[in-house]
Order: sequence, then C-alpha cells, then structure tokens
Amino acid sequence: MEYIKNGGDILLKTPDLDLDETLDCGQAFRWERIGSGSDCTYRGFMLNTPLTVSAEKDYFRFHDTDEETFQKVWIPYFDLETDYTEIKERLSEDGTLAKACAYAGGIRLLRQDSWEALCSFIISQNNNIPRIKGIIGRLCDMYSGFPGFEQMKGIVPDDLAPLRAGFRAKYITDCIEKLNSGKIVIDEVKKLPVDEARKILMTIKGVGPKVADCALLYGMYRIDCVPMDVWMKRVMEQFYPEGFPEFVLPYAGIAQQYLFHYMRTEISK
DNA sequence: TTCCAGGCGTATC
DNA sequence: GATACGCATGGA
Repeated sequence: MEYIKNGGDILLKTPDLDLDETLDCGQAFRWERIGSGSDCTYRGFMLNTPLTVSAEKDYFRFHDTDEETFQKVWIPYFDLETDYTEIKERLSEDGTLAKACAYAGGIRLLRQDSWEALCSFIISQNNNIPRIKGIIGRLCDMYSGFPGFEQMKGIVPDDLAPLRAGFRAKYITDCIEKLNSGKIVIDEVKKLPVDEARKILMTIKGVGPKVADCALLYGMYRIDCVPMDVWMKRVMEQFYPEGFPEFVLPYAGIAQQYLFHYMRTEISK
C-alpha cells in the first residue's frame, strides 16, 4: 500500500481491492455508484465522513481528501494494512475457497463504525439489500446524516414510521435504549471474548446469532465470526457439511465474504 | 397473486 | 433443543 498527494486528492496503489466487489456486496449500505460503466466511482460515508472514490488505471483516487483523514479514517476503513494476498493464498488451500477468491478477489472487509453496523444489520433481517439501503437512507435523511444513538435517545417506534422499517422499528428503539441507559457499552463489548460479546448483543430485541455476528464482524472486526444467513447456510450445506477446515477458522469471517459473494452471484444463477 | 428477502420472537412439544 | 409460524414492506 502506497499513496501520493495529487492536488486535493490522494492516489492510492494497492492490490486486492475492487470497489464494486467491496462496496456493493452487502456489507455496507451507504455507498452509491455515481459513475456508470467504466467510470467506477462511488460516493459514501464512514459514519459521517464523506468520500468520493474512483478506480482509475493504476491507482484509486480519493477525491478531496487530506492526508490526516486518509490515514485516520480511510486506511483503517478499507483495511489497507492487512495483507489480503497472503490471506487468499492461505484460504486457497481449500478448493472451493480457491474458486471463490479467484471469482471476486477484490473484496475487502470494511472496518465500519460499531453502532452503524449494529443498527444496519438489525434493519437487515428478513429484508433485501435494496430495501435495507432505502430504510437506512431515510434514517439519514431524517437526521441529516447517520445519527448517533445518543441523538436518538428517547424515541419510540412510531417516531420511526417514516423509515417504513416495519416490525424492525421496535428493535431499533430497544437497541437505542440499551445503549443510552448503559445496559450495553459498545467499547466494553469490543474487549470481550466473542462468545460473551455475542451473548450480550443478543439481549437486544431483534438481535439473534446472525445479526450479532454481523455487528461483531463488520463493526468490531472479529474476523473469526461467520454470519449464518440464508446464503451461507447454502454454502455450508453444499461445500462444508462437516464445517470449515481447521486452518480457515482464524479468518473464517473473511472466507465468508468471498463465499457469500460467490454463492449469491455465481453459483445460484 | 404469491413468493422471497444477509432473521428473530414466541408458542409448543 | 428443535420445529412451526407470524411479522412490515416492497420488488420480482
């Protein structure tokens, strides 16, 4: 990973990054492709830090970005200090994973804000990706950006009616209550062993094993967590009836990224 | 019209 | 602990 300043932009050279694969694979819901065809440009946010980013010939262009923001926000967000080449090499000892890594090797795990990830994946349950994006977009419209849970203190499900989140509205308000009352402190949850962290997250209404694992994987970078949604259940049933091989387990969450995308877009069609 | 979507709560056994 | 069913909403 190396970068240079170019006017107000930053140009980044890095392997193992594809913006379409990474920003539009169902791990984050606030990136919009504003370029069409070969103009691969996305507009989105890390919490409320905005970014326009383009894939150009030999580098990625981070538009209107100062070096401090790039280092503090975007390097961690895009997980640029992790060597995905090495991870993919290791995972590719397994035949199915070798195919999945080759199919979409530009997927990276985005290190998202913990609260945004938790809230987003509560909304995701029994829902499809376009509609998840719609609900989160309306939430951001309501608050002029992605609101902090402190900002939403005291709201009741009816207050969220404009989101058209359906039965999930009461889950969001329960989550907000538990965070604001201090029943759950995200920074404490982050430090716990995964099993304990999962248990605590699951005390929130509407947070079961899958949503908890998404919050852990995408919001707290617990890369051994594998959210078991309908697609991953199909993957496991078809390719890993005995579970993942031992050597995959430390990176199972990243393996899941490749396999989820592979199953959802290639095998099932 | 019916089915399904990055599931979960509840009832029942 | 396992299984069945309802749930808001909207696109296919």
